[in-house]
Amino acid sequence: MLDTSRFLKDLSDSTRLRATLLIRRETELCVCELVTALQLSQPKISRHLAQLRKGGVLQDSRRGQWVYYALSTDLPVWAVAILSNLDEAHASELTELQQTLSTMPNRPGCCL
Amino acid sequence: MLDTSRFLKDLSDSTRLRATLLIRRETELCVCELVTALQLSQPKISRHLAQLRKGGVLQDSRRGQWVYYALSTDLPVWAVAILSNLDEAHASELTELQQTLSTMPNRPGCCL
DNA sequence: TATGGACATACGGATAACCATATATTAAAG
DNA sequence: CTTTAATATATGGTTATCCGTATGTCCATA
Repeated sequence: MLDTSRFLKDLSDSTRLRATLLIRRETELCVCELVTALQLSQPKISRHLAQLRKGGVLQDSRRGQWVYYALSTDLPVWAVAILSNLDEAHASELTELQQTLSTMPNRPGCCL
Repeated sequence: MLDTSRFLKDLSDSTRLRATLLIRRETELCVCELVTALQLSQPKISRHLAQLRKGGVLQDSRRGQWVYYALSTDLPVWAVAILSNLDEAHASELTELQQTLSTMPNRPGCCL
C-alpha cells in the first residue's frame, strides 16, 4: 500500500516531479529520453527513477537495452487525482518538455 | 506565488500533513488544540506550523493569548484540490483526530 | 509589576537527502 | 569474446531536515 507522506516526499523534488509528470503525459519513457528532456546527468536521473520505483510511483520494464518507466498500475485513486492536479499546475512547462523530447535525435523507437 | 515542490515538501511530513488536513476540516485551530489532537510537544507543533506559514500553506491570526491557524486564502486551485484528495486518503484517521479534539478539556472557546 | 499560560525560537546533535564522480551491470553487435 | 551503448549502483562529501531541551516573548490578570 502506498504511503501518503512517502508519495508526497517522492514528488517534492523538482527532478522527480517533472520526470513523473512527463512520464504520465507520454505514458512511458526510457532513461535516455528523460536525460534529454530534463537535461540532467544519467546517474542523477537513474537515482531519482529508482526512488520513484521503490516508492511505488513508477514501474519499469526492460525492452532490449532500454528500461522504460511508466506510472505504477497500482496507484490509488487519490494519487492519480493528485498527479492530474499537479499536471495542471505545470501545464506550460510540461508542454515545453514534450517539445524538447519530440526533437530528440536518435530517439529509441518502439522497435522491440 | 506558491511553489509546487515546496508545497509538496511542506506536506510530506506526517505531522504537517495531519495538522494541515485537520485545520482544513475545522476551518481554524489554535496551537494548543493541535498539541492535544496530535499528542505532540508544543515546540514541535509550533515549528511545523511556522514552516507551513512560511510556505504559504497556512495563515495565522492572534486573538488574545491564542494564535489560530487556518488555510491560506491565497492557495491556488490546484493546491486546494490536492488537499481535498489528501483528505480522502486520510478520511478515517482525520475523523478520529476530530473525535479526540471534541473531548479536549479546557478547550479555548471563541470568546474573543 | 509580578505571575502564569500560550506560543515562538535558539541551540546542538542525529539522521537523511542530494550530488558529482567513478565503476559495475546488462544487452546487442561484431 | 570483445566492444559499445544504456542503465544502475557505490563512495564520499555537503547540505538540509528533524528533534529534544532550554529559553524568550506576548498577553491577560491580579
